[in-house]
Amino acid sequence: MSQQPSPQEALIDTLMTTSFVTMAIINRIGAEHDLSLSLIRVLGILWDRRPRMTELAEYLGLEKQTMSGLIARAEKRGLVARAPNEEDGRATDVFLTKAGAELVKQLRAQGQETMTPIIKQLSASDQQQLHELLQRLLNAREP
Amino acid sequence: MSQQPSPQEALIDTLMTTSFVTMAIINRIGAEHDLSLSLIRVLGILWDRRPRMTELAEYLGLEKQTMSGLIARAEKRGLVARAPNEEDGRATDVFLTKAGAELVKQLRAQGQETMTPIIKQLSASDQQQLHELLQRLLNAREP
DNA sequence: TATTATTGATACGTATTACGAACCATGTCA
DNA sequence: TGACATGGTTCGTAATACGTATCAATAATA
Repeated sequence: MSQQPSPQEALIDTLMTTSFVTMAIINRIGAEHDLSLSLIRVLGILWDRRPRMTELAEYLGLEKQTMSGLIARAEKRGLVARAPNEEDGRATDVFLTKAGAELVKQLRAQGQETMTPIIKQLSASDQQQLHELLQRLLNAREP
Repeated sequence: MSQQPSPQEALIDTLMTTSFVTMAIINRIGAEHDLSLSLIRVLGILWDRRPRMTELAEYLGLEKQTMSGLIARAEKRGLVARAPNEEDGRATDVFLTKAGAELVKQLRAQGQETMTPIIKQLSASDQQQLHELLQRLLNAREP
């Protein structure tokens, strides 16, 4: 876009392009199961957590009303369930049902299947290198 | 998720997590300008291209009716414009208006601004390395 | 050439996603 | 106890996305 992007600018452009491509893949897999990106994120989070509604909304950067609808529809489909929180009578815990957990496993397997041929283009040591660099980026993000 | 994910699986997980984080950033910046992720992608594509409606839809993996609505709303906001294609009387070309191009510039600047502190966590040579690895991934994608 | 088929785009109806505003129930604190 | 804060849901509205249907222009074929 600029006539002479700096190496830093070029890296950020590439990161964004990579993300758009990756999200397109995730989106396509989700669409096969009638899942939006938001719902996929929700299911992913619920894999090893049992948050309350507001925590979930904050984590995804959504309003709690949005989460209400999202969870209500997912519950109707039998993917998640709600239960009153033990400690706080106002709060509602959300968690995966067995069917939901099965679906998450399947989604992950499909994602792996789709992405594997792409990352196979890199040697094992390059993969290792890339993994480490990305991991460092992710860790840097939060203080 | 698995007890012992292979290095390949770990890399794919990390790539997906990175993408979700990046998309969250892009989404937030877009929201400040009332832009959906889809519309951001459209504007990005139009930066250096003048496709017809169907090309645009195929590129984004959307149906053409979806593109009609998306472009109609963007046109009403003065970001893009439509013109009949010279060669094919049925086709409609889409392109950025000046205001649209300005917006794309601004979005890119904001993205750079937000991402810079994150990638600054890596040394210049690590950034260079990461850029090259991601670029190779992207190039591998299409035959 | 006339007819049929295909292509490019739009219009309509519907479901999902997302938000703001308003609303209850439960907790907290002065 | 009363005032306020917190956690969730409901309601209304806009954008996004799709399937179906439709219309105009082009291409293909008899």
